[in-house]
Amino acid sequence: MSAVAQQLGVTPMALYRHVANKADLLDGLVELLLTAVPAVPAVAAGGAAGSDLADMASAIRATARQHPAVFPLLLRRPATTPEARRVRDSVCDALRRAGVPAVRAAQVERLVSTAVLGFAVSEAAGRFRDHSRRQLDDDFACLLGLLGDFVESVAGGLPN
Amino acid sequence: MSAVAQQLGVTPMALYRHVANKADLLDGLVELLLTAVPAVPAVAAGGAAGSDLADMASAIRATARQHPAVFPLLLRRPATTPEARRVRDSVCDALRRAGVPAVRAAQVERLVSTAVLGFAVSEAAGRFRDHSRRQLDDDFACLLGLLGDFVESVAGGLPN
DNA sequence: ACCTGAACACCGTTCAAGT
DNA sequence: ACCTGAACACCGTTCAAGT
Repeated sequence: MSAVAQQLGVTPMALYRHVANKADLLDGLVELLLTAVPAVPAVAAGGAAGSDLADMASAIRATARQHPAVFPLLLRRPATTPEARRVRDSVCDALRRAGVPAVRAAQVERLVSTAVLGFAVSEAAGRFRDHSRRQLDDDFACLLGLLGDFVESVAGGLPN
Repeated sequence: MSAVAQQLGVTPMALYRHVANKADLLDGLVELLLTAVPAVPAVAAGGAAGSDLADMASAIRATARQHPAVFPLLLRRPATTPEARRVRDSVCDALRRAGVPAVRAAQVERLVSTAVLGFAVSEAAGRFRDHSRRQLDDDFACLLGLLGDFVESVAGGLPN
């Protein structure tokens, strides 16, 4: 609170007019963070679901790199806020378009999102600080590959 | 520091005889946490590598559930401490025994560990608080399955 | 060797008071 | 409506002083 207030050229107490408390302010930051994840066309022009998912995953990772201090908070709350639900529903839509049966979409979304978040948070939080950027890019590509294979296997390999 | 001191019936300043500072104390807690991950026989009696990995993953998850406040710290530091290296090397050993080429073992370890950690931390930190225990058990089993398939695919499907 | 008291610089938060 | 001063209860940490 003190740091934010100072950045605004104001006393800490002034903030309590605009946010309820520190947790509320952090919630707002997280909500803002999720804004960076691109909306995905709910009824896309066939077949590009895989690349939609990869785009969202890359956006998540880029956001983590840009805001390493706030990003790890994403692991602490379920998708209850509007932006969080929007992102989750986008992923579910893309999965269904990729051929994942509707009954399994929610679970597959949880597993895929958790894997991507786990990587992004690890990177942001410093667990990979001893590795080169090239190595991490390679790891991330490999992760997207294995998740793609998983989605395909759940989709049964059927074309749409 | 205050809470720990109170638990010990001592003033906070007394702790500075035994730990350098708060970060040092937390490092010690994390080290203790990793103790709960079972050692894996480095030269096991053939073929059981998959179940060794599943055992370690389950132990990690159980530890996360038992110590939700400390566990998320595992995402913040690379495997530089003795226990962290021991766990990482155990996973690498099991992967090689499962047929993963030695050159790829480190990367596969990173991806597999990150996925398991991501799930365990999410659960510990409360991201899945709206889901039933049964649902989470099912999700975790599914995660182990997809990671097993991934390891197999890297191993080339060859028997050892 | 181990612990304590006093002190310091910092937090988040409240509430009455200002404009 | 929005901001501030003063105050409160809390942190982690230091250092000289105790035993």
